[in-house]
Amino acid sequence: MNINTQQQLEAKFFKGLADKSRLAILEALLTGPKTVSEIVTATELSQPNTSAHLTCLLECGIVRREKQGREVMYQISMEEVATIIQAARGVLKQHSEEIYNCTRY
Amino acid sequence: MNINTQQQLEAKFFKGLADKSRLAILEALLTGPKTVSEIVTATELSQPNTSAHLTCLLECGIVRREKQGREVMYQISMEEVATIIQAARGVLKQHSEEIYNCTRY
DNA sequence: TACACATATAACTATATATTTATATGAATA
DNA sequence: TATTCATATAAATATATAGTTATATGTGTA
Repeated sequence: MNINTQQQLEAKFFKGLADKSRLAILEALLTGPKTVSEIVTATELSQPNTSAHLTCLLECGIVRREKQGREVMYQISMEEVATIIQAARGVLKQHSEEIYNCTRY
Repeated sequence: MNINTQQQLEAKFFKGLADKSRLAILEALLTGPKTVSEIVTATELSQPNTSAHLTCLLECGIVRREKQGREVMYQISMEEVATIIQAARGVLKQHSEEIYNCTRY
């Protein structure tokens, strides 16, 4: 595996976190496992949109799921994610203004 | 600042890292300050593309720059970035296969 | 001053991604 | 079994972002 592929994988991992809707979902899951409905309520995203993002997070291993009757429980499966989100919050304490003003993305 | 804005800022921060070209640039800068030309050489990106990404990273406070004659030196200004990239590498040790197979983004 | 060099920007194109609306699937229950 | 509930998926649209080519800007130097 060359260095370029390694960087593509790293980029892909960060993309999992680089979306406000997915972060809202992950934040909801930081307090513990939740069903899709509970996540929909917590995040105020539409059900299909929530579902799509969850599938996305599932595929790249950030969350895992478990069927329980007709409900599906999701939970964070990558412990490091909590740490990394915390680190980002630390960065925002210092740099929120620059990031706020950044117009590129 | 409501929680939604906070999450948008977090997402914006992660977007800085969620691109293979920007990660290549940051990796080049992890070993120390470099001019744009040096970064172009190290990353094999085109000069205008490199410049655009650098402006992007500059705007959101991840790097800073300093003019030196007709050259411009860039360096990482957010120490936490190195730590966060390291954390991502740790995650990849466990989850590279899932992330590799993830087709959503 | 004219030219060469380093970097930035603009216009354009291509592509990736998020979101919505509508619908399918599968499980519980009346 | 028909219906309702929970979730997933598909199709369509909208938007955001990356990358290229061409050019502008500013600085050093012949």
